[in-house]
Amino acid sequence: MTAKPALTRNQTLVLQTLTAAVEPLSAYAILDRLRGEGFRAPLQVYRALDKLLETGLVHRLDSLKAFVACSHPHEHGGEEMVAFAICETCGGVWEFSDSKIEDRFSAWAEAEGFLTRTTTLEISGLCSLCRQRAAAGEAVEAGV
Amino acid sequence: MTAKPALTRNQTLVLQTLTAAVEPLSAYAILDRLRGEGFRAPLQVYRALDKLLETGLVHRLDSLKAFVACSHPHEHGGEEMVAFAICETCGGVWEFSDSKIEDRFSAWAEAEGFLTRTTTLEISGLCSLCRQRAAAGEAVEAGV
DNA sequence: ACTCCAATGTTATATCATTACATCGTTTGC
DNA sequence: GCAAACGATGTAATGATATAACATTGGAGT
Ligand SMILES: [Zn+2]
Ligand SMILES: [Zn+2]
Ligand SMILES: [Zn+2]
Ligand SMILES: [Zn+2]
Repeated sequence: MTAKPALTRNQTLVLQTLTAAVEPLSAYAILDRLRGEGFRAPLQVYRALDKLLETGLVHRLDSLKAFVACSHPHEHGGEEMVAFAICETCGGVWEFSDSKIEDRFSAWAEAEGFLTRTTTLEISGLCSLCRQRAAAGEAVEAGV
Repeated sequence: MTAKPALTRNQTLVLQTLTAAVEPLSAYAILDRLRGEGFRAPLQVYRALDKLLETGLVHRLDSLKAFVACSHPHEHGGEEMVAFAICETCGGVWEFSDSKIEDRFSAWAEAEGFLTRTTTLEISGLCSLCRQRAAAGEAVEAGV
């Protein structure tokens, strides 16, 4: 059985910090938010993140060099691909999993004999809300 | 018209270095290979890379913090999504563009009202050749 | 109590990227 | 021609991200 071991104090604090944040946080941003809890060095954060990344409770957004708490940790203990949409204006992140996207990559990998271990799927742009706000802003500037 | 301006000396050197390399190179690795050409500071590399990334002649692999020359620069002056498969053993990179993958992301974006600006699509694992070699190696270790 | 092992604490260092400012050469307007 | 404007370049310093190395602590198992 060996149910997944409970999180340690440091891991819990880091996960809480990420869960509470609305936007992705860098390791050093996490560190700053945990100084009150006694955190003093980057390694305390990175070590906790290592475990959290291993168990899938946290994801790293390579394009941002930042970390987010998983939106649905219960779901993908498995192996399915996860993708992220990142709003450049508000910093919001939407995590989604699309089996059809995975199928396409699998098809490519199959054809090439490539064995996939990890994937980085991130799209950056403007979320629906920021898009609307941007359009409204332009309209104002244009004197409409 | 304004045909795209010719590359400057620094840009040319950086692009040549990336093209000659078999694996992705970090900015500092590029710098080291160009010291003989008079390069002395990271900024010389980063500035050249900025332009090369803009024009699509070079890509950054976020998951590696490294850069590669584009495999088919003529093709995507346009806007289509590009994906990369990265072998963790030999460092090889395969650049491919799959309209079906793009269609899936577009479908998601359409549904959410998300406006895509840039994408990061990278899969890491073992290429066909390294996979075979790994299998052979295991066989040897097992005494077969 | 003793050993083992994982987590933690601490310092230093490695790696990646940008800011700030000076210089040089070309183009543009006069 | 000349000067302003601009882009590319050179150089130094700094910021931001991540890891190495080593000491210490605190159970779990014997
Ligand atoms: Zn997740
Ligand atoms: Zn937004
Ligand atoms: Zn390309
Ligand atoms: Zn390989």
